[in-house]
Amino acid sequence: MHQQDPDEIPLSELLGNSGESVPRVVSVARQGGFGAPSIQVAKKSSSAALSEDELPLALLIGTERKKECSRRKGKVEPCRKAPKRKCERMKAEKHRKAKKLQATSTKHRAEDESIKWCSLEHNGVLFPPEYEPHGRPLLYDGCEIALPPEAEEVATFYASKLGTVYLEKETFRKNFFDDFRKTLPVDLRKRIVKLEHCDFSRIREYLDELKERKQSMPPSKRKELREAEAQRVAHYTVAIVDGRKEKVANYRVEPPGLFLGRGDHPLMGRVKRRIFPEDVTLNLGRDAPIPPCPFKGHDWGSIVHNQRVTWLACWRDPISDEYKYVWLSASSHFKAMSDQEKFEKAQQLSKHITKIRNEYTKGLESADRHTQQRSVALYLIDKLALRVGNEKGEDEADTVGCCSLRVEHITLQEPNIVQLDFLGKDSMRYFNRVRVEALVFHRLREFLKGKRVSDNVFDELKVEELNDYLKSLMPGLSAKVFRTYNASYTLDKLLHSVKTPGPDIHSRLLFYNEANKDVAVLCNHQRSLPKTHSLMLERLRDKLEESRAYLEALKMARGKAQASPDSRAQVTRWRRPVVEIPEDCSLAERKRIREEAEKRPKEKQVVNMGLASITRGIAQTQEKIRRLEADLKTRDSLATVSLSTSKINYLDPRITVAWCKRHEVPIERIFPRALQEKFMWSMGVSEDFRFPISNVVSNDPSGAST
DNA sequence: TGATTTGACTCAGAAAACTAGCT
DNA sequence: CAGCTAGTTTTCTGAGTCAAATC
Repeated sequence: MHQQDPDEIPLSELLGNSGESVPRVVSVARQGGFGAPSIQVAKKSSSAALSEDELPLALLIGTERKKECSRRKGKVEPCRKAPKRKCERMKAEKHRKAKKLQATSTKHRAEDESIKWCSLEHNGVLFPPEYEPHGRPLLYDGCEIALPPEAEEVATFYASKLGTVYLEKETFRKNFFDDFRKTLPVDLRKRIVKLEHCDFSRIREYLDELKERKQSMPPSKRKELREAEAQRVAHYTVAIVDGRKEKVANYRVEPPGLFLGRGDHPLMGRVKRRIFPEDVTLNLGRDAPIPPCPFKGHDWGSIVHNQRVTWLACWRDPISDEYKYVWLSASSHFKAMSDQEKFEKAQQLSKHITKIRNEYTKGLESADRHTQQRSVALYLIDKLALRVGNEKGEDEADTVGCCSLRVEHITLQEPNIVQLDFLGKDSMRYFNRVRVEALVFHRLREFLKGKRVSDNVFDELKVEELNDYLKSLMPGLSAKVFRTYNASYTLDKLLHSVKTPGPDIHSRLLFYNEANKDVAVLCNHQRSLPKTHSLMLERLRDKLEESRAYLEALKMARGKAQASPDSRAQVTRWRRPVVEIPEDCSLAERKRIREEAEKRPKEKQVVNMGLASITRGIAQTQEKIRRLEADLKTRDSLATVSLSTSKINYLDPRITVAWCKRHEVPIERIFPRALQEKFMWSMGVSEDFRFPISNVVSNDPSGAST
């Protein structure tokens, strides 16, 4: 579908929260009749108008009849406000792509278009509550300005971001202010022209008050509210698929707000408008009752019965204009099946991997530039677990993957070291220096020759071509299978590298996490440093220091005690003085006092101890020191690594389950409840399970980094 | 294009760590 | 002085969220 130029959107539509200004479906025609599927073709609001060939596939599949009825009604509305350039560009693009799709991927589609369910029942989606105006003014040049509800809501979105890094970004502020002004009535729009003159602090105060009120709520009251909320939403949390009761993952419609985005996103700060029932398409069984629309005077955008997909509802994201879907949870049958297929495919790859590696190694020698590029790209994908790197649009952050690498991202260092430095998915930095095959190095040097920094390294390679090629090597193979394969292969190998991974559960878990960490590093799964990380490390070091000093003092005292007639001796210990915190001060105040206290000098304490106590103290302190040292080490090395992503997406759970069985580690120590449910299908695996290992010895991805 | 998977970040609540008071 | 308990604070975990990839 087209994306409207924001300037073309009437402001009432941009926001559309309060009832009056929303364009809505006037009536919903229910066709049907004798044995016919009941199909609704809703009249769309202008912003959602679809010409027939723009209808989502979902609306067209297997429904000759539907075409008929929409034609009969002649209700295909043209775009009321034809959004120019963008609309046309996107249409042309779509035609091109649609043709291509038809030509190239019939097989893929045939597989994709299998029937996924026979009966499907659910209760629709849960909308966020209506906006409730608070009446706090905006200050403009110091003057109070009462905003109408739509504008107030947007101003409040902004106020909630005060003090975050978003506001330091020019793009964010500009996008916000442009959209904000569109919500203002004409007179105010004339007056409010500079963001720098806007003061949102009164609104912020209101938000802080709300927060404070919420936080000071007694736990009992909190619990009560939580339970009431659970009851309110219970209706939406389950669906019935082919008679099975399944959990719905994201039954909540995304609330309006400011679009944040990741990295340097050109649309950050834009207002993400509210979604209404008219925007939403529900997918239901033909016999399933249609859930009543929760808003009076509104109705669902459309109802479809598409058995070839697994989503329950969809709408278009107002920012990207892409579809958002409501899915079943990860523990559902659908998801479990595709998860199993995914790991099945990865195991398949291990049977072909030798052949494939030989293939692309041979390809490096080819005289054909295209084959060379394809081979080098595949080498990097396989060896470094890079993502394939599709093309990106102008309205997205500038991030890259393998095929979209530019000259500026690669530095070559004789004789054979390649340095990669680029922003990947989610604008996460990928930085790695690796030793590569001589020929790969040579080819890369050729690819870079004579190009500008902003040129593509793989200028003669398209992602589709690479994937088509992979399909020819093994059915269903695509670039991401290499990530799954290499991640699982690595974990399996590491977990089998040691017979007895530790005397107790604690050390075995440490061992597992270490292996998990290697995979996470391979996949470049990062997390941001927790705010207090350095402070925490400092405290740990301080404690370590203190314990070491205490140990020395104890040892010295032991000698003295042994020599003394009464077997006693003085032990000196340095500690920070205990602070008194007044009972009736606020949380913030307490925190401040605590922080103050940490700066105070340590005080000397002298205790008279018996020999037995001293000896015990020594053992305890030594143990404590060991613990602190280990802690310090793991925390530091795990600080910026995220283990969960690979656990959830890349590691065949059977590897973990088998390891747990072999080493008597309860599975819940590694898989939290949700993951246990997601991976239920893997729990029965035998303890001898191996993730198939290829007979190729070279190219071990876990050893790729230098 | 549309469907589906992957990914980092947030925040609430749980768990761990710490402290004071008592025996 | 050690050990226990209860209360408090700090840290960690993980479920939820929604953006951003793939194919």
